[in-house]
Amino acid sequence: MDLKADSLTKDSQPSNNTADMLKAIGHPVRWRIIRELAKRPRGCCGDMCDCFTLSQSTVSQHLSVLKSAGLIDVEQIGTKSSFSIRFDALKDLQVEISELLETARCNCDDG
Amino acid sequence: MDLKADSLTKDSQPSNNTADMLKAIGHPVRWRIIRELAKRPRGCCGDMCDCFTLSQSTVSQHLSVLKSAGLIDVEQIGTKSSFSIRFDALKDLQVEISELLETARCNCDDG
DNA sequence: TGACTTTATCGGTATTTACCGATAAAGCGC
DNA sequence: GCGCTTTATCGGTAAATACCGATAAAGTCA
Repeated sequence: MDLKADSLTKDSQPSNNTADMLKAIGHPVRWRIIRELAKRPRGCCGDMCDCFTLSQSTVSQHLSVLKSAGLIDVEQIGTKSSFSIRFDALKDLQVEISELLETARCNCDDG
Repeated sequence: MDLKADSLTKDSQPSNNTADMLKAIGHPVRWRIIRELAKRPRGCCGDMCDCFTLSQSTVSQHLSVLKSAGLIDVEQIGTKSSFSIRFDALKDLQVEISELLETARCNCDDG
């Protein structure tokens, strides 16, 4: 990321993983994966592969990114990896955005 | 992005800019900038520079990314560029996340 | 006009990301 | 055990990103 180590030190708030989560779903493929997963209780890597023309390894890596960001859970079932949405994370994200919007409303020019 | 041109063609929905917006705020510096801008009616590049130890050019470029994603507006005032939050965009983002969460709730194992 | 302020853009570099094919690992069913 | 399915990981490459300093552009103000 080539981000200077102290470039955020002026931030009074402790670092959180909101930006990480946003970054994770801020890719068209991963955003799509999340929406596909939201449509069903769970889905395996193969299911997600069916949604794209990408290689299996690429899809697997995208799932891994979502996992690392804490947005999905994995459960091993036989040879399959069963992925599912993590509500807490999604909820946190929703709250963050809502709070941001509310803050902006309070401080905008007209009110 | 090195994304195969047709990798999303199976997506029934037309492309939207949600992923672009998420990607834009999915960087710690830009996420911080957005939150800083939300705190005030408007802010110029110099104001944002004060929040970081990054160079002016770098901050300017981050602002440019946010602008391109449609998350902020710019108004020229003298030599200064006055940036402000775009509510519509933020609201769209909030709705998208909320809908995602709702979809997930409806389709989860215990729902 | 000339010095100053403010911001955008350019050129360059280092790092990260996104993708692929190949292969390894691990469970399933015969 | 053996072949099959499924997924993760490795090695490699191309592209995008993040940063910087230098400089240009454009308004302000004396």
